[in-house]
Amino acid sequence: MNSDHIVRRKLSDEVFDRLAGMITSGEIGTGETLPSERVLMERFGVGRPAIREAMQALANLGLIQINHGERAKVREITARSLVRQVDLAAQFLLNASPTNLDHLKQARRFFERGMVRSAAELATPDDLAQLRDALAAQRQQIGDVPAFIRADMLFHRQITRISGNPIFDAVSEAMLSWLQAHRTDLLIWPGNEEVTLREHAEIIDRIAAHDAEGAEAAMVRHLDRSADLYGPRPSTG
Amino acid sequence: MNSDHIVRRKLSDEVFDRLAGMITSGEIGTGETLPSERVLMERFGVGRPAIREAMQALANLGLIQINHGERAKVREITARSLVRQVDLAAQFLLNASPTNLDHLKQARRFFERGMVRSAAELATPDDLAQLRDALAAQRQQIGDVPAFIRADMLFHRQITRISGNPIFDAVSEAMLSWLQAHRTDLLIWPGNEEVTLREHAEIIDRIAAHDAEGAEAAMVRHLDRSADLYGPRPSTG
DNA sequence: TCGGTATAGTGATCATACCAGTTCTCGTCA
DNA sequence: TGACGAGAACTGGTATGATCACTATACCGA
Repeated sequence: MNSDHIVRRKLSDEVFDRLAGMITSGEIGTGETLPSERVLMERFGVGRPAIREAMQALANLGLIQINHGERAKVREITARSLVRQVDLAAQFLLNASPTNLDHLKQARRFFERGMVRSAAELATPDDLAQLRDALAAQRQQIGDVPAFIRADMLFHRQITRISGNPIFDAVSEAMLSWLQAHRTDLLIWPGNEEVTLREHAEIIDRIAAHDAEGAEAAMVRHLDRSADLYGPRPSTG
Repeated sequence: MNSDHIVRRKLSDEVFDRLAGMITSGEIGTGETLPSERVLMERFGVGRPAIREAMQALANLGLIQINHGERAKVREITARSLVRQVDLAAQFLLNASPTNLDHLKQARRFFERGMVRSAAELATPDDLAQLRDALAAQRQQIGDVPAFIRADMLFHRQITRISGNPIFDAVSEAMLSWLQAHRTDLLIWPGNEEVTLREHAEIIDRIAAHDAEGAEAAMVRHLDRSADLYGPRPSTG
């Protein structure tokens, strides 16, 4: 245990900072390529492992994309790419304990309740048309369970998109995909599709009426149905 | 020339999966140590770079902690560690465009509105006592701006904690720290402290009265003060 | 001009050596 | 006997050089 707090940073961390600086400063813009590893190790006066570790870290952050045989390219950072970065860790977290899954389900309920309120306040005729399109598209998928579930997720994301905030969109996408990976909270199984579609239609109606309270209540009923039905656990596997 | 779309995964990815499997399967529990790199390279029949890359990736995910001279230790995954993982990328995202910052501010507003509603519904006498303690602690910090801001963030996190969901706590902590890093949306400056404290007290009162509507309204007034005061930019929204 | 191939460039992987920390061992000394 | 400290042994960090696998490009032939 060191008595002083001086942390000796790894050499690759310094390289990381310099590379990150080149990106954020705009010296290397989105879509452009970084110098090759061999050039960088000479320019920075370090060995190749330091360069590679730093670049792997940047790639893990989603800042750059590395492909075999090509030079690394700078990628655009978005709320989506940022959320996607934690996808794997989130899976580990959810697998670690069922409590975590409960917390996520609660967070999703909280999120959807607020989002549908916001949607009821903000929805334009165009937004409503897109919601109805999403509902129609979902109806088309009856009989194909995976496709129906995908359409279901898209419907909920469509509500989120009305906010116009890409952060909400990214969060919605992530939470739904994580829940789907655990085959829970999706309240869909063969024979049940009509119930889901009816509830979705009801939600659209309340949004169209700009009835925030009613929309939230309809969403809560829709989401809470899973709690009622997943107790006896229907044999959907 | 690949005729199919099979992407040749990197060797370190295979190692990553095997190591991750050893962790998630419980073969190596939290706090325990992984085998050394040299042992692993022999066991897996790969070179040291493959092992190191995989372990660096695990460390970036927050699954393990690597210290010079010691063996890597398995860390507990929490919502907090998961959010912290994107801290750096979030900074890049917020620096990239002021629009992203606006989106984050909106997200924070959405979050706090719902959280304070939830708090008004759930708060126990003990929760209220902690909130009042947090307020008193903040009052003690008048005159020390950084400490006052830290206390301010703790007050808001305390409201979030009433939900009992660690995900919310982690999200609250992250959003506040990101906003603070951009010195915005904190509505605090010397001479202004009393206004903040008064608004916080009002929020506590509404929570104590289990008045969700009133608490939300008080929170909105509190948060919107920043929009009025930060910059001459006319807030048409 | 077009198309395919040879070539150079790039990342991926390995082997080896050595440096820089930590942990453990064991002998020394009070 | 027991506390302590020097040093061995172990572990991660870094450097170097070589080689493999993949990509892009320049060149050459039809």
